[in-house]
Amino acid sequence: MSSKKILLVDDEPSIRELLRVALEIADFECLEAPDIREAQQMINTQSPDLILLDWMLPGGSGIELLRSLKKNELTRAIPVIMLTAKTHQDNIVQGLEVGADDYVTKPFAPKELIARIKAMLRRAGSDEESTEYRVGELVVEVDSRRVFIGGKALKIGPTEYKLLAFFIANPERAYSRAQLLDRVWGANVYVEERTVDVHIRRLRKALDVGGTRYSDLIQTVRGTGYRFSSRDLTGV
Amino acid sequence: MSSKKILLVDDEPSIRELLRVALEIADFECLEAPDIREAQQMINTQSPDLILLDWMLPGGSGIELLRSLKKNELTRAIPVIMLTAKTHQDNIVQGLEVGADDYVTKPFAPKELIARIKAMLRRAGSDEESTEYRVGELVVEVDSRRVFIGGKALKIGPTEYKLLAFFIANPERAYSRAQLLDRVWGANVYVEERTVDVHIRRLRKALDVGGTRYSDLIQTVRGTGYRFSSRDLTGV
DNA sequence: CGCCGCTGTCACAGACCTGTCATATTTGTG
DNA sequence: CACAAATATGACAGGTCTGTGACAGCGGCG
Repeated sequence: MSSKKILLVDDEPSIRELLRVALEIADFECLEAPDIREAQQMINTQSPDLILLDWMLPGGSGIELLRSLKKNELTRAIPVIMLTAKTHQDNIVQGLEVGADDYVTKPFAPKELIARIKAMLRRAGSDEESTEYRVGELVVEVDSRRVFIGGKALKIGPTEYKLLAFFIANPERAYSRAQLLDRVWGANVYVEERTVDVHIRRLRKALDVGGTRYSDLIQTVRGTGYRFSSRDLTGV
Repeated sequence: MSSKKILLVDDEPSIRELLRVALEIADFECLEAPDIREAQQMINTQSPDLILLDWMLPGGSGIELLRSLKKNELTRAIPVIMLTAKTHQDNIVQGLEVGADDYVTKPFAPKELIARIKAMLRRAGSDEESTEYRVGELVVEVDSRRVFIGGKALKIGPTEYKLLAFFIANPERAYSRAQLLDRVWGANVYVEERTVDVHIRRLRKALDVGGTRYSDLIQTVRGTGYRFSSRDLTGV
């Protein structure tokens, strides 16, 4: 699960610090902005997945930012959680009216905030595609996260599944180990390149059930990396 | 679309009158209650599709009714729109926290209210059609909210029932814990993800009565979540 | 008020994965 | 054919993820 980007808009460095730590512990990527101008810029360039917006900001209250976000087609869908003092409940109502998706009153428990962020992201990111790839008897069902050969489900681990799913979606093309690490393992992972070999082997082994030779689909490209190809499925 | 039943809870006869007219023009069926007690009774006997709840009520503020509604399994799903005075915005926050789905401040335009009601119903009423699902001997009866295996009713808790009902209605597909929390527990719930595991276990246990192995329908998808599948029910 | 059924959390144990190494094999070259 | 480089394999120790049993809190109901 790739970590989500949270934009934190607050002018108090200490609060940002606190929140950043909490967010990072919860495995979110954290962007920060002390004022509206920088926030706007961050939003344009980084496209965060969710925004934590303090209500009391110098140089324009958060409501302005919120309003402009909700007015813009591109940014409207980004969930916004307001941070507000308990004593200014009017703001909450105002904020919700302008389009904030949720709010948290200060002081707040980091745990609660994290929970609400997760709940928010849960709702926002629930649109998925329904897909299924097939090569001969080999079927990769993305929805159910399963792989079949001849109707029989394969026993296959998470990494091997991701690897296969990537390959079958991007066939007939050689990928270097570095590219595979990047696209299958994800960015910012520090893993030995040779590890790819090992997972390739595991995937091949998984594809070799009962005489079928679907492991031949995974081809070694010497000096380069690997390739998934269904072209030469002739003389099996 | 058959006309929906709206329950109107307000102690002011004149306001009820006003609203009733507006609602009837919009082709809603209108139930009325002047206080909480009658409202509660109406809810039990008439099962309205939506509730308009005035905040200021004699004999108990609306928040009590709201809280008890949201606590009850049977009534939780009924959307509630609060009616509140502009000057008591604190109530709005409080109300939303307890579980109101929307609010309208007095004075309000009937037209706006109707629009919000429609929006609310649209969101709420998009589920539940089929009355019964079955997989082998396993039968989930949505109407009666019961589960049978081989004609014998299962003892199963509310959460486990909802979980099973969701799964059987959305089979052959892997769901993350977050997605399950969202679709089974509801959007505004902040619960640990691992709690899903515990309820999965309880559901599995409930499905294992007298030698049957229907718990196999609930499959673990390591690194992802869970899946309901009747596909590999071969060697049972 | 006390009993009971449900829930959400924990802590712990066990099952299952992963990333690396060291060691074979294979492939390409001169 | 011998050698060097690149890959395939088998084994492993350390982690991660899931399954479970236990438990305290909350309401509902006699």
